[in-house]
Amino acid sequence: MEITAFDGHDHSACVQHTLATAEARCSENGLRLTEIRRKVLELLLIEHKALGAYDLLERLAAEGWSRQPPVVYRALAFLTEHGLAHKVERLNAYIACAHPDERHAPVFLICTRCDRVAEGMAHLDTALGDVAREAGFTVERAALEAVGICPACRQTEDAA
Amino acid sequence: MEITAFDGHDHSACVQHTLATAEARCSENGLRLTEIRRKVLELLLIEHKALGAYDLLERLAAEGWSRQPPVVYRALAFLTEHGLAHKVERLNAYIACAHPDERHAPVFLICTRCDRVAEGMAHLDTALGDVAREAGFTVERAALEAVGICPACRQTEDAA
DNA sequence: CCTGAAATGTTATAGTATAACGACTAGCTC
DNA sequence: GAGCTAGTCGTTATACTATAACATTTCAGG
Repeated sequence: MEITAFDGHDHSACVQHTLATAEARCSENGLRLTEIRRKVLELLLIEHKALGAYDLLERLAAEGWSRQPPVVYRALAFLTEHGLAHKVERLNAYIACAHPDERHAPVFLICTRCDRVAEGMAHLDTALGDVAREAGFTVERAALEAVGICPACRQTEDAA
Repeated sequence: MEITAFDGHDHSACVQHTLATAEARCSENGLRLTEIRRKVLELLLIEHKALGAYDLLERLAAEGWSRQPPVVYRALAFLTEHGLAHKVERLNAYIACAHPDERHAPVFLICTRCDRVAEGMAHLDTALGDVAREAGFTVERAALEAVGICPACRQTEDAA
């Protein structure tokens, strides 16, 4: 698995590629990636970090959309329902899915210094399987959120 | 590990025992389990499920406390900081810690039918270790939240 | 075209959480 | 025990997050 959020990488290509993938996925599955949904996904991809709903709303308003909350919440509902974005519960914020091609339970590494978020994929069957099985619980979806310090911030801190 | 939330068990004894443990822990560590903090913990233990902050506030008000949000949020901050309770991010709700004696990363099994929540402990070093190590990320705290169906609700559903 | 389902625009409101500040209290030191 | 200090509590106000509800428009399929 690649985790690119804390690395430098060719970002504009990464945005374009993911948007293209999302479009392909939607048309395959009869989903409509409407203008605003696409725009919200693009904003999330460009920022490459978790954004609050009202942050997104500001950016949409700056490009001529209405500033009403449902505008952005509906787009986010679509994107999260279809695995194109995730909500980072801990931050009340939303982030483009970094691995939209694969069914996975997201793992978020949330840096408390710079607020950047990296998304990995966990083998939750392993981590969760025993607990859930013992409880007789049927898991539908799961997410793991870890807070800590990303490599860049750690370096800065160690140097100080 | 025991997961009791979905089982019947001797609840009043479980409440008393956990409260006693919490008191011991606090006095060992020079923490002040004040009246309101103790009361909030007791309410969480008695309900044995995740409660919203404003639910708790209602119950406190019913027993004579002020109905101002900071009253309950401050108690919850204390309890969560010291490992006596957790926030279930997915529900914006709070629950007494089921394993206050052991350092652990909580695993919540959240039933979408009955809203009950069971807390287990995961070996997150295993689940998270590879992901975090690969990213160079230093984990401070982590929690896993899984939504699905608890055994009781599953039975009801299968029968139908 | 027509139609039904989905998506959008808009108003209003519900639900969750914290900032800020003054008053009080507990525990410490002298 | 007087005074100091850090922590706690009471209160007001406000910020932040999210959804209900309903009218209108758009779109794909018949």
